[in-house]
Amino acid sequence: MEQIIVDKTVEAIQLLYHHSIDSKLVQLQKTKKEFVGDLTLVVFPFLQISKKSPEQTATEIGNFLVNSVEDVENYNVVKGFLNLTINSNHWFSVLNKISQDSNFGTFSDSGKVFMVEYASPNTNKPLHLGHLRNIFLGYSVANILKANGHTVYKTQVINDRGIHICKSMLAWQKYGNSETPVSTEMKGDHFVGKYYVEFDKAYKKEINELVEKGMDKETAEKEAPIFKEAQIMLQKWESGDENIVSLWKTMNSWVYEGFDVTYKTMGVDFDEIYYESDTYLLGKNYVEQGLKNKIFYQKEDGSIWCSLKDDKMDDKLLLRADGTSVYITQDIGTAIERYKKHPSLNGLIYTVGNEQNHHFKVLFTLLKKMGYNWAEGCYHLSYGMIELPEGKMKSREGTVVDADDLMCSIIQDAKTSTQERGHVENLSETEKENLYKMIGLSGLKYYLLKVDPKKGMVFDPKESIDLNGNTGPFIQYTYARIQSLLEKGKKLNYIAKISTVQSNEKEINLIKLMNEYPSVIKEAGVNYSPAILCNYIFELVKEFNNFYQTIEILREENKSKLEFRLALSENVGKIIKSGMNLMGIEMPLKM
RNA sequence: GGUCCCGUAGCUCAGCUGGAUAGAGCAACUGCCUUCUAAGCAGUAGGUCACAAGUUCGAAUCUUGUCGGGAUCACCA
Repeated sequence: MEQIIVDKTVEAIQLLYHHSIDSKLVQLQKTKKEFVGDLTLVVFPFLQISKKSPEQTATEIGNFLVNSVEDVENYNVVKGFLNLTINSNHWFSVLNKISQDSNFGTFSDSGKVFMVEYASPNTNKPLHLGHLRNIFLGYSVANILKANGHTVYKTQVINDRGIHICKSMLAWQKYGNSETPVSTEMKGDHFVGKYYVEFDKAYKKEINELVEKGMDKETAEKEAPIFKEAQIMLQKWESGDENIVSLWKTMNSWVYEGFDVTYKTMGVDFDEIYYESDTYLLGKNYVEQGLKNKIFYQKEDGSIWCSLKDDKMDDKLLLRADGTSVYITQDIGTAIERYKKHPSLNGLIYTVGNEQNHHFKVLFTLLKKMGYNWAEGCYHLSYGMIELPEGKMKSREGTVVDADDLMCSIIQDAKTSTQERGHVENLSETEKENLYKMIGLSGLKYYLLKVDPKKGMVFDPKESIDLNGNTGPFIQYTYARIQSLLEKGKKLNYIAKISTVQSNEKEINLIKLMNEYPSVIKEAGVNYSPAILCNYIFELVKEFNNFYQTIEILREENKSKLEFRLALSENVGKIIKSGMNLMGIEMPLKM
């Protein structure tokens, strides 16, 4: 429809003012609520061509469109705005098309392939609130890309080696008394995290003791015996020491068991998992190759660098003087590895916090310098940090909001408020538990996804997440109402059916909104932004609630109207569910 | 200091490829359940869109500068 009007407007300008214009000049937008009409054409850009007043130009174009486009029924002019009214038959046929398309909103195979990396946990402690935002965001973006017709590989990188895990290992060796997650009845990741904290306590104590003996703090941090021990452990791990490797495997396996539980509660999954222990040596060869090709340079001490002067950044170290790699060396290696494994990849998306903006800018620049054209397709999906009211989360100060605890408490909140309302008494216990989980998680996920990813956000753990207003449960509630309507309709032997009926404005508004769904999916995909989808669904749901509360549906006397409204509701429900599912949020039949 | 991001109602956020009188939610206040689920709906109140210039018929939106907040520029990961 929009395209037809744009084309016809170009034609109108040609005929009326003998001027051919680019269709990009034609600005067609939704008519604002306070004016009459469906679509609005902004005529200001044509004034120079028409050499007439805005009103007159708009009137002339309006006349032309009404006469030449069948579904343009009427128009009115306000200043330079030409408001067009579209025939309601057109909207009926739109609804009809939506109702017949079981995958409405999703696009057919684009032939493009993307990889989305959306988790990169360390194995020395449990997941926290920051991980939740990261993972929900990446998971949702992966789904949105799929809906856009792309093939998507979801992947995570596990930072399973390094000094951090050695710290946990060492503390466990020293103070663990051979206890295990089973013997202590602790979740594995929390268990290992406990020893990370133990290490830190002991480490701090040693530092203080050294400082008291007169050592300056910086030296003390390097000289503390337990720290040195951890470093020795890391060296042993790197040389393949059997005992250390075996301990490492055991402790990591505890962590993975814990992560699996958390991921399951979160409702996310991965197609591929990369372990840093497998990949941390990759990249060295490529750097050495780059040195030969004179893309990089070597300093006198033997360290290898890349000059980024042309890109207005400081030079970047790629290999230390002793030949060991730094973080970015690994990232170069893994990126190349991924493209080798999936040569058809069109894009590689890293869902990582904005504190690493610079890192990824450097990484992509390096890859381009090394001649990998696919680096153009690499994208850093950067998201803002979550802060507490008192500032950043600090693991050392114990202010980190734990992912498991948070999910547990919001599910508990959902349980309390669901029970207060008492709509679900006749569900079984399992169904109820499921429902509480569904509601609680929708509150959390929606809360984290509705904000533009790149913006930071403040989270107050003392205030429970709201379940009214612009929230996941509000949307679920609307969905449940629709399902209840449909079920009652069925019992009364009505079927959802679209026919040409006398329609009202609210019904047409709903169809217009539904019609936008595919373009919203597209926009959310292009911008990697579930927030765009959230806003759209919220708008749709608000519009539906307004309709629901003011228009009679099952009480309508005219059967065709009643069945039309059922069909309308059913399709609104379909879109709500589809959109929310893309964000990993499930919809209940009752709540 | 260099680079990047952000600043919209008391709070949390939309709107930003320039378009009509800047919108939601929360909190506050007023109505609405003998009628399809009140986790709802309708309404009232709340704004120098950080500030200042510039471009334009038109700026919250684009440019520049100022102020305020954050991130980063590690032989940490």
